[in-house]
Amino acid sequence: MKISELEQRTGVSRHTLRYYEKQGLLLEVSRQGNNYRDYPEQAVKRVNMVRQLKDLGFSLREIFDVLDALRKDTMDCAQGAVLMAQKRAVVDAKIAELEALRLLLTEEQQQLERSAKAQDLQHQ
Amino acid sequence: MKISELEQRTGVSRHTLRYYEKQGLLLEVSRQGNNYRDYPEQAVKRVNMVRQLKDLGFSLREIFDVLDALRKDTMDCAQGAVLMAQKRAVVDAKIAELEALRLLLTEEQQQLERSAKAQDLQHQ
DNA sequence: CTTGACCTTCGAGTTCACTCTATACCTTAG
DNA sequence: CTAAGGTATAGAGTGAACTCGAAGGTCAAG
Repeated sequence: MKISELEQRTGVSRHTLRYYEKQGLLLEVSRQGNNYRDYPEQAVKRVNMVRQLKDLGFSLREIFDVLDALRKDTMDCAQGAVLMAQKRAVVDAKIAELEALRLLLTEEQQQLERSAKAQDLQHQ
Repeated sequence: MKISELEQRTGVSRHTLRYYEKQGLLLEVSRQGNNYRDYPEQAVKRVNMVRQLKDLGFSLREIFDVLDALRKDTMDCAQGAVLMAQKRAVVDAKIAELEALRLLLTEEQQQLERSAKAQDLQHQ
């Protein structure tokens, strides 16, 4: 798959794809005879995973660490498991934080709705 | 409360606090006779909320919009409630995404642990 | 009345994650 | 053969969010 197709299928610009590659996030890229990049099918998934982790607040460096651990799964399993557990802890903490915030936002919202109603009544 | 106390209690540097103020995220700041900032108790909560929202991936501009809506609660409650509901939807989506990711990471981790054990056995 | 620890503003510098531009090579349709 | 359009690299530019430092005002202790 050429870069434009990967761009199309992931919604990530070719500039950004090359940038990710430079940052070590996309290593499984071979070249055709003409030096064009040739991505395997798997690259779509990989790019999507990078995007997902990024949206969750991980830096590209942290994502690199995760992918690096996953890639070396035949070599350094115990270490990989530890890293994975650490990431999971971070994710767990984020979930807890988000749930607290959701509560807070719900409260604020209810308060605003009550105020809105009170105002409506005044106007009548 | 002076800036150093707020810095202490929120873990946000004085530089960043002043920066947030410039961005309109900390409007309830009065001045003492000597021109020192004098924060109300409430500022701690406000700063923490900014941080929390930021960690969840909101830009400072978006956070400004939320706080702006909250501040105008006597004026524009219905709109504020809508905004709040929108933010809550985003938060809900993030929670779902995180939970999916947690599952994925758990699976990866278990696989790695199994591999590690298999390797250990081979070595014996 | 000086010393040290605060505080002020302003503006420059940094890091991250892109985003774009320039220059040049490759490929395919007409 | 040429023109359009895809691809390559290198490097500059951008915007967000800090982060720092200089130059100077304030204050309480000794």
